[in-house]
Amino acid sequence: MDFIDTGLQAKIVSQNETHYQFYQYQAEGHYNITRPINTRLMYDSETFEASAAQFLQTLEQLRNRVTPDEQFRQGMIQTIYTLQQSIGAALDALPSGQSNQARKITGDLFERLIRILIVTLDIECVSGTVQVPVRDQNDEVLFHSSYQHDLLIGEAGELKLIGFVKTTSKDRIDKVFVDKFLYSKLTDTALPHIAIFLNDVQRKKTSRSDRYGISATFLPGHFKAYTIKLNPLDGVYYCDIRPNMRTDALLSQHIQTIDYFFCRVSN
DNA sequence: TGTGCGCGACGGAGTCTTGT
DNA sequence: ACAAGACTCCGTCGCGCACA
Repeated sequence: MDFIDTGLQAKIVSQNETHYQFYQYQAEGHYNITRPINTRLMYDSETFEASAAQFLQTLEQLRNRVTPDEQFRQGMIQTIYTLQQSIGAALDALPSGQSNQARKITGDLFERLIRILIVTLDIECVSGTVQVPVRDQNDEVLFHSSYQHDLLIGEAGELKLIGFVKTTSKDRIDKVFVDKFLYSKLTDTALPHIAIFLNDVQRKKTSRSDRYGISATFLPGHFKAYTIKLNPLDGVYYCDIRPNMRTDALLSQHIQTIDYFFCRVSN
């Protein structure tokens, strides 16, 4: 937060959705330009300290199975967003040759952040592989298909929920639906499958090469098709939710902000 | 226990489609 | 004709599985 105040070359305003900004680093950050940052969600150095205290209070309430009020829930969205984008934006400073390494780390850390928050609420939560038995017509187990999942939530040792934790859905949303479909097909049981995403925007170049805008990476057509024709997911949660996820009749039924997730697992 | 290999993480950049 | 939107592909790395 302090570095943003003092250490940047520039803050570039997005040409289309102007509440998004890109930070540009100085020489030590190779003059790199960061991922888009939503200024409506990102705290600054002045507001973060108070917000962080409030965030801890919110976690305490959730741990005691109390549903926080609206202001605290909004603060929760913004704190998680700020924490994760700080990581992402910092890693954007690495030289271009290390960008794929940075992407890997960004994703791993987001998974870990979400799991730490869940564990804080005294809920059993790990990542790992699930062995799903594949049976023939006579119910004989042929073999096990192993699935690695970001989020496995349990209660008294029993698996209760499978979660996908990604910074963006991009072209990977299909897999969540297919995994749920296959799981219920293979096991004849219905286990809730949910997904948690940070955002679904990326930087894009505009017609003028020195200017940047943002573009959405969420695929509404795929989401709706899978929801209707395969199986709906049991919850999809965003920090930085897209406008069409609120306005579209079908999307808004299935997609919510991330505070809804934490209120739900706390109950 | 050691080794090798396949897979999937993300986000920039590309192509294709739709809209004005 | 041009812009915006929708969707797809790619690169590099480390983890984890399979097998010896």
